[in-house]
Amino acid sequence: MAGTHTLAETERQVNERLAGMTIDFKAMAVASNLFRAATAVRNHLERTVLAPHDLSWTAFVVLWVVWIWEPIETRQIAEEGGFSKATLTGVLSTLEARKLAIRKKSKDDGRLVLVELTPAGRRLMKDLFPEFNKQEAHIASVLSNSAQETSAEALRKITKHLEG
Amino acid sequence: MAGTHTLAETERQVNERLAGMTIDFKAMAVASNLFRAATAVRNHLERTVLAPHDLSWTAFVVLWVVWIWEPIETRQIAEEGGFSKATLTGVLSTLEARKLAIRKKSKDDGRLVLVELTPAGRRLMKDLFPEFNKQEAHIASVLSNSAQETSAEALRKITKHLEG
DNA sequence: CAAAAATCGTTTGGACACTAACAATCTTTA
DNA sequence: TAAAGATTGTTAGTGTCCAAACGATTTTTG
Repeated sequence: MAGTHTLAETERQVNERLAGMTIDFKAMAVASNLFRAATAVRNHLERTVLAPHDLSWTAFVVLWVVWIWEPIETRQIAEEGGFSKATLTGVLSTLEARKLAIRKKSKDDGRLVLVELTPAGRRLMKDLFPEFNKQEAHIASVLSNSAQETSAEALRKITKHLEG
Repeated sequence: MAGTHTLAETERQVNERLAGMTIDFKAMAVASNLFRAATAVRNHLERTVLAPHDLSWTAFVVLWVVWIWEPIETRQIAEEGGFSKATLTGVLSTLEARKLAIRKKSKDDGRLVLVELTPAGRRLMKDLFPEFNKQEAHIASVLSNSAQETSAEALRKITKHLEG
């Protein structure tokens, strides 16, 4: 929502449409700014860091999770990354075709598939993640150090509240 | 990213992978919590408010923008809603088929299309938006009143910084 | 005033991600 | 220990969204 109207304009207009009804504008601002910021940040990271390496957002998340926790079971990747098993299957096949990751059957449990990065995948992440984090730092730099902590904590609270 | 690992565990593990490199964990926490919160909030609103009315997220945003600003040009809807013109075309056709919105050709400029809600569309939004805002309030209620303002402002800063 | 450029909404083709159904494998139950 | 149930990753089918190309219209330019 990269709107052209200011929040104040929107508020006035909303009030006109909802004459008499009570609206929590503070909560509305939290939600609306949350979505705008998330979209803007994701677009920025995709454009500056991921696109040059021809990686989709989800592909990067998979690489990241595997890089940190390898060898890791596919179901754990999906949970950690926040997407479905079905989505993971496709992304993983792509990464395997690009020789950045490999599947291995578990010896203990024939249903499970373990995933590791290839040496090339590890090299990529060792370059890519510092770049990624550099942009994260650039983004967060508009906030003071303590504001960064406060914001992260507030967002964490919201997530925890909704996910139990 | 609804991970099963704590942030501290991830930090330790990341440090192992990046021995010697400097990582801004504070910025990383801001970004990561931002995405988790946005996803969680959107999922919650879709499930509790939108799904019962068989509306997609984008369809709701379109209804909302048109409701506030009607009559409004399609290009403005797309910009205000933060999605492409192509996406809007499809969603708008769906909404028109459901008789919630209508397209009208501009008299001043033959290229432009103006959009309005039907009476049924307005009735729907008058019910739907208070429901939606009620859930927004529920979500924001984990934060104090001043924390809501602080968070909204921090998120707004981030967006503005990235979008210029 | 005509031709070139710009801008509009739509169409097309493709990427991505989800749910539901499935076969393979392991665990529980009786 | 054999049958029923649960769990795994994959496949099939669907919906959503976007960038690029396109016809239609308006604006600008020479």
